[in-house]
Amino acid sequence: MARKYPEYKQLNLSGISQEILKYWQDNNIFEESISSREGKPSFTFYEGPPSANGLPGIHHVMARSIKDIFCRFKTLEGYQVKRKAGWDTHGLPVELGVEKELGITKEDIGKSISVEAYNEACKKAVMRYTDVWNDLTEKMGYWVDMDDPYITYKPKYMETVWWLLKQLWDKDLMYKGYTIQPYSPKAGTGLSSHEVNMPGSYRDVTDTTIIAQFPAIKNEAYSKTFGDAVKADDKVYFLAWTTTPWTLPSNTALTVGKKIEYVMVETFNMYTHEAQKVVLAKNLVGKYFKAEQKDQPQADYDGKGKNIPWTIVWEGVGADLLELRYEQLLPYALPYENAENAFRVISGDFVTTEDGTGIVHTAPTFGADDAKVAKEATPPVPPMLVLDDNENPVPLVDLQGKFTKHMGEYGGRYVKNEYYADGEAPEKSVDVEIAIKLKEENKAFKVEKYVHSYPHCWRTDKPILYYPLDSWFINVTQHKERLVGLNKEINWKPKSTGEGRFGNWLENANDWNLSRSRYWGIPLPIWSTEDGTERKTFGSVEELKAACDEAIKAGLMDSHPFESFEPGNMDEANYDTVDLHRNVVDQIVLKSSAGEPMRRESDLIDVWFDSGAMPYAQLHYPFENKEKFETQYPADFIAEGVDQTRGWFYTLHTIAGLVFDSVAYKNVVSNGLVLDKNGHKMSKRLGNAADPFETILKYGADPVRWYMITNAQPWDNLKFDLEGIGEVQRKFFGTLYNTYSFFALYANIDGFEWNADQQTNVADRPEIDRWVLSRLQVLKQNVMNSFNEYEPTRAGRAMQQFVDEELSNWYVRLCRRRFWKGEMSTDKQMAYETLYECLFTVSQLMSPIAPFFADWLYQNLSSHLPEGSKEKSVHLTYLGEARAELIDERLNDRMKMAQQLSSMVFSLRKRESIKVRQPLQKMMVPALKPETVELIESIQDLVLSEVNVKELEILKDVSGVLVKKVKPDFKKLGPKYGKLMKQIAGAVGKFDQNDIAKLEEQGHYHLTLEGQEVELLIEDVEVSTEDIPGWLVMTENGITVALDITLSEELKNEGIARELVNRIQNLRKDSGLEVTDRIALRVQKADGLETAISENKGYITTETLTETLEMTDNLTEGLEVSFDEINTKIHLEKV
RNA sequence: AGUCCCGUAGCUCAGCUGGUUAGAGCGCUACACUGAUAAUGUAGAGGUCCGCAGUUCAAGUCUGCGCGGGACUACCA
Repeated sequence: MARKYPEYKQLNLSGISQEILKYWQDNNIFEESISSREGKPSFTFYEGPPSANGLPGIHHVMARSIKDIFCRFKTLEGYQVKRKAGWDTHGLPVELGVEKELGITKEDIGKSISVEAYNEACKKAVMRYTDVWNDLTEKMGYWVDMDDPYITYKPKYMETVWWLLKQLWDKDLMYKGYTIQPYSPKAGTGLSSHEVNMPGSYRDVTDTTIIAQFPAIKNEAYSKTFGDAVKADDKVYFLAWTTTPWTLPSNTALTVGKKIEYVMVETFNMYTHEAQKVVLAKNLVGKYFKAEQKDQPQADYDGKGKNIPWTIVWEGVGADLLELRYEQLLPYALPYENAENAFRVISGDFVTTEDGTGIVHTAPTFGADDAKVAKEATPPVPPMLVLDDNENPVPLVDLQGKFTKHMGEYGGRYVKNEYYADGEAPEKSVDVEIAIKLKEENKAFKVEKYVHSYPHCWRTDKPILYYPLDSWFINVTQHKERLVGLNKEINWKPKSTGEGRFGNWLENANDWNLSRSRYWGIPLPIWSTEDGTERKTFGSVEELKAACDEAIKAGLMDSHPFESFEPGNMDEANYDTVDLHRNVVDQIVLKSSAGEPMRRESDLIDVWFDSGAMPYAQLHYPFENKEKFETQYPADFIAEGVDQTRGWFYTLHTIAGLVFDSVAYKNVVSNGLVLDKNGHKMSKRLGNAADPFETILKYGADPVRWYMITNAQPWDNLKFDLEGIGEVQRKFFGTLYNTYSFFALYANIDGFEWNADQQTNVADRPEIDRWVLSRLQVLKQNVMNSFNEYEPTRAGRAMQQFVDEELSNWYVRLCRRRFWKGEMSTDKQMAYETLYECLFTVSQLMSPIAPFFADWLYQNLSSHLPEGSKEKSVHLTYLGEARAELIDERLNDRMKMAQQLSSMVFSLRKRESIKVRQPLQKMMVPALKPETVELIESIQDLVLSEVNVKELEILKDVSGVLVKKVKPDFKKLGPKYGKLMKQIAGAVGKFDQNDIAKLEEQGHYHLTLEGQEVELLIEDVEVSTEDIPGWLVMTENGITVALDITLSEELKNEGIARELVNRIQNLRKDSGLEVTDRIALRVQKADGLETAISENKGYITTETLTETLEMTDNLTEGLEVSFDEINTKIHLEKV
C-alpha cells in the first residue's frame, strides 16, 4: 500500500529547517508568495536597514521574527506584501573600522590617503558581513527580498536624500548655527543627541573635582552688598564646584540662582590654613562645615588641625550677588573680544543646591547651559575664545582635545588622560595638576574624587567633550505640534511607548543637528560663498550638473565630474557614472550670482537621516516609481527595538511629517531587549551572549522563534533561556509531531485520503469531532484577531494550548480506539477527516511564527493531493475566514463537564488505588437542574470509556439521598443589599438541609438581619450537592461524583484480561511487530487466568490481532509476566 | 529629577469590564498509565498577589503614597 502521509522515526527540527529552506530556495517560494498576490491589496512593510558592518546577534532574531510574522500572516490573508531588504552603509562605525584596519587616524584622510581611496575602503568594508547577515536571514526563516536591497551609498539613494533636504531647504527649515555639542575628539566628530543617548553611553567615572575659590573684587558693588560683614583686609572668595577642572581656564562667569539663599562664612582654608571668607548657598553649608565647630572663636584656631571654626557673617539671596566681579581664576588668556564683560556673577534658572555650592562655574565654550546664560546676560558674557595663527577665534582646547599653545605649560596636553594612546598618558592628568596648582595658590576650597555618570562616545568608548561647533540644523521645533498630532494617528505596540516615551520625546524635541564632520556619508548639498552671504542647495544630480556647466564656463573648474551623466536617464548604467560622495563633490566649485566661487559646506549629514529617508530613497522617489510610491506609502507596519524610539522611529516620523505632512507608518511594534536568563544585558564581554547561528543549528529556527514570541510579550524584555527553547521543542513541537505521526500511521494503514469535495457532513459527526472542530474555529478566530492586533504572543499561546490540551491530550487520546479498531468505517472516516482538518489548519495558523515546521507539516498532509487542490507551500495558501457556523459553545460546556467528571473519577480511583485498567460497574452524578441532566447525558459515553466504568446514573433530585450546599451569588446580591452582604453570606452559610429544602420549595426565603428584611430568591443562590451518604464521593466546583467500587468476579476477570492484553501489546512491540501483524498466541495456564481468558476471549483476540490462542501447561519459551496475583508466561509469533 | 514599563508559587508567565477556594507550564515528591512514548494522567508540597493608606458591601484587579527592578529623557556645574 502506498503511503500517502510520510512517516518519520523521530523529530529533528533543525533538520526540518534545513530541508524546508532548501525546498523554498529550489522552488522560489518566497518570490511566489509575492507574485501570486499580484493585483491583491498591498500591505506595506518597511525594513529598517541593519548595518552589515557588524555581526548579527540573537536579538536580531527576535526583532526579525516579529517583522516576519506579520508579513507572512498578511500574505496568508491574501495581501501582497513586498518587503525590500536594505543596508545602512554610512556612518562612523564603518569609518572607525576602516581607520583601524588601515592604521590611520582622521587627520591622515586627505593627506596620506586620498578621500577617494578612503571612501573606496569604506564601501568595501561596509558590506563585509553581508554574507553572514544573509545567511542568518535565511536560516532563521526571515523572508525579505535580498536580491534587490536598497543600499544607502548608491547614487540613486543619495539623490533622493538630497531631494528631501532640498524640500526642507525650500520650506526654510534648515539653518546654520553654532552650538555647544557633544563632541568626540577621538572620532573627530560631533555626536547627535541620539548617539549620546545610546544605551550604555552614560557610564560612571571617577573624576577629580574641585571647589574653586574665585577671589571677589572689592569694588563699589561689593561694599554695597556685603557692607559691615567684610573688612578691608579680608580675603573673600566665591565657591564654585566643577567636575571638569580643565574648563576652569575657560571660566568667564559665575552663575547663581536669584532666589537661592546665600551666606558668607568666616573660616580658614583647609590646605593653606589662611583666614578667609567664602560665599556659598545657605543650605549647603552643612555639607562642608562641621556643626560642632560653628561659632568657635576664630582666634583659637591653631592653624593646623582639621577642626576649622566657622561663623556666618552675612546672609542674602542670589539677586544680591549679581554683577559682583571676581578675579580670573587661571589667567592664561582673555576672551578676544569684550573681555571687560567677563568674570561677573550672573543668574540662571538651572542652578540648584543639590550638590556643589549653589554657585556654578560657567565656561560658555564648553557647556550648553553655560553658553545660554552667558548669551542672555546683559551685557553678554563673552566666551573664552582666543585667536589662533590665522586670526580665527578658537577655544582653549583644540579639536583633538588638547590645550592650545595659549595654555602655557599645559599647551599641547590632552585635557583628559583617556585621550592618550595606551601607555602614553602622564601620571597626573591636567585635572589633577590644576587641582594642585589651585591648592598651592589658596584657590581650592576642597579637592576630591567623585563618581558620576558621564557620556561616552558610543564608538570610541572615550568620554565626550562639550565643544562649540558650526552645524547645520533642521528646524524641528517649528513643527513640533504637527509632529505630535501625527503621532496620535499611529498605532503603537505597546501603546505606552507611543504615547509616553515617543510622545514626550516629540513634545520636547530639539532641532535636529545634521552635521557630521566625517568623510563616508551623504554630503550636505549646500554650496556657499566664502563669506556665507549666498548659498545654493541642490536636490538632484541634474541641477548640480547644470551648475557645474556654468562653473566650467566661468573657469572656476577644469574638469566636469558628471560629464557623462545623462539627465533623465534612469538606467543603472547612467547612474553608475556618478558618485556623490565627498571625494567628488568637494572638488566642485560653483559660481555665485556675483561670479564668486562657491564651495560646499564641508559637513556630511547624520546617517540617521539616511535611514529615515528610506521610504522615498528605496524607490528613488520622486525621480522614479511615483505610482509605486503612492501605493506603498505610508507603511502599514514597521518593527524595531525600543531603542529605536529616538532613532529610526524618530527620523522616519520627522522626515515624513516635515516634508510630506504625513505619518511614515501606521502600525509600529517596538520590541524590548533580549537579556540573558538572569535578566542581565547580553554582551560579548561578559560571555553571556547567545550565538544566533549555534542556537538555530541546535534547536532549529522554529522553536527559537516560537519561544521568543510566546515566552513574553515582544515589548517586555525577554529573559532568554536555552532551556525554555528545549521546553517549547518538547512540549509544543513534540506534541504536534506526535499527533501528526499518529495520524499518519493509521491513515496510511487505512488508506485514508483527504478529499475536500467529499467530506462527511460535520453535523453528522460524533460529538467529540464537532467539539474539536468548534474549538478549532474558535482558535482560528482568536489567532487571526491577535495577529491583526499585533499581539503575536497571544496568538502563539492560544495555538499551544489548543494543540497540547485540546487536540492531543483530549481529542486524540479519547479517539484512539476509533483509529485502531477494525476496518475502515464511516466513523473512522469522520475521525480522520476531523483530525486532518485540525492539523491542516494548525499548519496554516502557526506558519507565521514557525514557518519551517508549518510548511513541513503542510506538505506531509498535502503532498498526495492532486494538482490544483494544493499549494507548493503553506505560505502560498489563503487562510480565509473562520467558519463561525461550526462554533458551538454548548459543546464546549459539555466537554468541560466531561473533562471534569473524568478527572474526578481518576482522582477517586487513585484514592482507593484502583487502576484504570480495572473496570468498575457504576458511577453516579447528582444533577438538580434539567440542563445539567441533559448535559451529563450527552457526554456519558465519553466519560465512561475514558474512566473505564460501565454505567452512569444521574441522580435527579431525590430528597434525603443527597446532602446539599448553598452559596450566595455575590454578583447578584451585592448590588441589591450592599452593606448587608456580609451578614447575608454568614446567614446563608449556616443554612441546614431543611432551610435549603424550604428555599427550593418556595423559591424564596425570608431573613431578618440587623432589623432589615431580606427576601432571598432562589436565583440569588447556587445550590449544589455535596455528599451521597454511603458512597465514595468527591465534590468539585459544585459537581459531585460517586463511584461504586465493589468488584464482582466478572469485573475482576475483565481487569485481568485487560492486563493480559497490555502485556501482549508490549511484547508485540518489543518483538518489533507492525501494528497490523497478526499473531499466534500461547499462554501458560495459571490460577484464575483461564476463566478470565475464556470470558474475554473475543476482546483479547481482537485487541491483539490474535489468530489462534492456546493455553498450555508448560510453556518453555516466552516471556514471564505477573500482575495482580497472577504469574504466567506468554509467547507469540507472527502468522 | 522627569516619563514609561514591570513586581502574582523555586523559575517563566496568565488573571477580561472589581464578585469570595488566585491559575497554567516547568521544576520537585509520590503513584499510575503507556499499540502517540524525548509523551501522558492523578495527587502532594509550594502564594501576607512588593508595602501602606484610600474608594467599595466586595480589591491581585481601581486611586494615592512609598519600596524594589528595568528602559528612556534631561542634567550632571
